[in-house]
Amino acid sequence: MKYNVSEIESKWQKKWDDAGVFCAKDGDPRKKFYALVEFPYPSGAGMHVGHIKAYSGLEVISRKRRMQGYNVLFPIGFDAYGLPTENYAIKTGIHPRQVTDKNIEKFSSQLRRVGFSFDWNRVIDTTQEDYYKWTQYIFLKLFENGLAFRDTALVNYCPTCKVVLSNEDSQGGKCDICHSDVIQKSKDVWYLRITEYADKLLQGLDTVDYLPNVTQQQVNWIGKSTGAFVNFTVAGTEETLRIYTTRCDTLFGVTFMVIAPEHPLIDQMADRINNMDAVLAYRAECAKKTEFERTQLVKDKTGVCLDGLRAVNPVNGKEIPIFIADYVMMGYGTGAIMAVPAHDERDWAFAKKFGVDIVEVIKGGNIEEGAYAGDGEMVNSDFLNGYTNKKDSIARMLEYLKEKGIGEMGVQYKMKDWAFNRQRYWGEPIPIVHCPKCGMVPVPYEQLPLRLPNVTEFAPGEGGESPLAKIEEFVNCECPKCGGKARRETDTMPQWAGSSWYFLRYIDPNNDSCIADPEKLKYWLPVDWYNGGMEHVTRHMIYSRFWHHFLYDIGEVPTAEPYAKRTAQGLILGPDGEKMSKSKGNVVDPNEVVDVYGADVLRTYILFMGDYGSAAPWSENGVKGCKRFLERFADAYDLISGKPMSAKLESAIHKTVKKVSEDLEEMKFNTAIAAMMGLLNDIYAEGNITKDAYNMLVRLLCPIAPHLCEELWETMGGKGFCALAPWPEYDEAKTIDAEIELPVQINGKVRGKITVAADAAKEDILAAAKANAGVAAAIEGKTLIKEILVPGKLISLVVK
RNA sequence: GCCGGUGUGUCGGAAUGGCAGACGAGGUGGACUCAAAAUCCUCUGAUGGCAACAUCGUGUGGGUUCAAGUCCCACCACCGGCACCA
Repeated sequence: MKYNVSEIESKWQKKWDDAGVFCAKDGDPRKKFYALVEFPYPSGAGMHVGHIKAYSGLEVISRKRRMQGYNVLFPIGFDAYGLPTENYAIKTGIHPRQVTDKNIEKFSSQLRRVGFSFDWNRVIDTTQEDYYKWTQYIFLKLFENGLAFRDTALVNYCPTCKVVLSNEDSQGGKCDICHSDVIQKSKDVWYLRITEYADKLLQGLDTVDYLPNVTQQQVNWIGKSTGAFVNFTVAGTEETLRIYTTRCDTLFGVTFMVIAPEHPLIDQMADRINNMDAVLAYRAECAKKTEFERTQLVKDKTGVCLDGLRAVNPVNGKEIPIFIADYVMMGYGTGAIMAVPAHDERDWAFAKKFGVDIVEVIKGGNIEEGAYAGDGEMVNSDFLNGYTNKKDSIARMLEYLKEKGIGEMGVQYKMKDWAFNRQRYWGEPIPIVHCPKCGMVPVPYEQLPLRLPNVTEFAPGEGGESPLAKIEEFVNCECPKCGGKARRETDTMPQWAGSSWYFLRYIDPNNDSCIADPEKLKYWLPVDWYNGGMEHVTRHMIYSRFWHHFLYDIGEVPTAEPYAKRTAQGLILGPDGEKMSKSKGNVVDPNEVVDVYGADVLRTYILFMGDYGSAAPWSENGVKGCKRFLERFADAYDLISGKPMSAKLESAIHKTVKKVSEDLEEMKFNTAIAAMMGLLNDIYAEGNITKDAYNMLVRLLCPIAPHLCEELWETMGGKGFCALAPWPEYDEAKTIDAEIELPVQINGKVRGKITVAADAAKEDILAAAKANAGVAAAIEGKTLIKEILVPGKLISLVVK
């Protein structure tokens, strides 16, 4: 049967839409299934084949679930605040609102053309007032609970985009948006205290089913380390110098201390430091370096000794020198370390360069040649001497520190608090008022949303202030608390704010009185399966888990974790095997593929091109192969006859239903499609298929090529939509062949093949094997040592 | 440096310890055609052989096993994450 591909595709898209086939029903008694894909940023460039791949995985699973009788929520929306739209506005003068609306319209029509089974009644747009009202609401809750605060600190700043960036947004020392080098700048900024949730985010990972590398990346990013805080004193003063260490058992090997160039001790003790000029010069030198440079210059250690200051080692009372050096960071631990050159590479290199003593406290290495970081017997360590196990010696030292009141166990995280404001226009206004009398005052809840005012100038100010700062009517306001004159916060939230809770809004997108109805949240949460890109694992995924844990703690949501399961798709590379980019000219436009081949072919190819989780290059010929497959599949309709099929083909059909059903669950779409292709070859070889069997196959292929399957379903007289027809069931008994072919190995090499009944007795099989001509020749005149029969697999004979 | 992953034809890629290379692409030869495209059929890991067949073959070197792409040990290469993190 021949079909005009594009004709049937728009026809079925309209019918699905009209009938509301993909609308989720709140509170339905059927089992629920919430499938979530990362909603797109509606860029001007339009859809990318990567979007199609990202959505196709759960698209297939969602369609399968509907056929299995689930009440499926598979929503889509737009994460529309962000810099690209704003930069476009600065360049063209067109308002971001207009640009956003246009892009959303474009994306929507492109997504519909692919036939995704999204519930279009629940579309959200993070830039709409009725959405960002609740983003602001959550911010106020965070503020109320002390998790949103302002602080002056060194921040990552992108001089090109003129914005402060979070740690997550400046990975590798590069701005996430424009890729220029990020510099460190002291600025008064908003933070969200995500570090408060570090442990919950870590522990929560044990309760969810994430891809192992997703979990691993989050664990790395959170970077928990367990150690001890130890208080050293500055000789001749009451001043303590607190350090963090993971090896407090090496305290007797401490021969000097190092503090970060920014450490406050320097200013506190300025009058005691004799070489303050050199110290300040060094500090200025360090300030010039970007954090990236500072963390890259690993080889050569630099630093300055604080002349006039000495520290006292609390375990042995020895006086030791204090240095400042940029290999110690103010942002980790306490900004100060105890240096154990014998057992730490960096300390060793520093000690060698500055001629400081090296004292061995763990036997096993040669401390003249390098630091020894391995295990060994403790020496020169008073009460720790003789310990050989790191765990025991640390435990003993912790006990001692506690007893003497000079230190205690402590935990550190690499993750830092989330720098949460942007000096930009196109974002959610931060609902805070600065009152000269009352300080920072939250905008009352009933005044939300705090609307983003209309402006005509989108560029940030030269001083790095938001364009909102120029809007007098916006800035000048009354203090909600005292009624006096006050000024509004003019910074906006970062692009990650709206996406940190969007999956909650899908559940109840039009609710005007709360984030979402608690009953509905209870019904739909958690998200059963979330698929997205690996690039979001240490940003969006961490942020949204943090918000969700917080919302759980204040009773707004019924689960601690938002996502029960997380998978990730691999990239689609250009035909040249390189990452797609405009500059390389290797970008494939999904619209053109739909124009030429149709949506079903595009979907099938994207799922067939390789392992779903791995990167794979685009191949136009591969697309054609999938086109052939779908055409041949449709043509096979003409092979339907009243004649029964061979037992072999019938068995192959049941095996395929089984394999496809299983493979789809594991996102092994490529092998599922391959199995159907193989079966189709078998059907053509036989030249015959029954109507019932073909009907089963139409349903089996439906999640992948839904338009074609609806058309075939209709042609066959199927009731309703194929998309809601029952998922095909296989008969386990029919997946078992009556006769099987077994290879016979002699000393590990295949020498013959025999065909036996599947239920044949062991003796009969072995007899048949030995009777095989090839086998008989190979064992002629030799002694049989061993016979192995692996049922259903092979026969292995060992001869001498 | 630490942690994780991967390594298989010409290419994308398949293989609960059990016939390596499923499926697709590409190539080969043929059919149809004036011709091309499309479609259909044949062959397609390497080497030797007219052939049946034999030998070799999953990054390298060892090992376990009747049997190893798969398990173990050592190494090499590439990819990803973290990183002067104390």
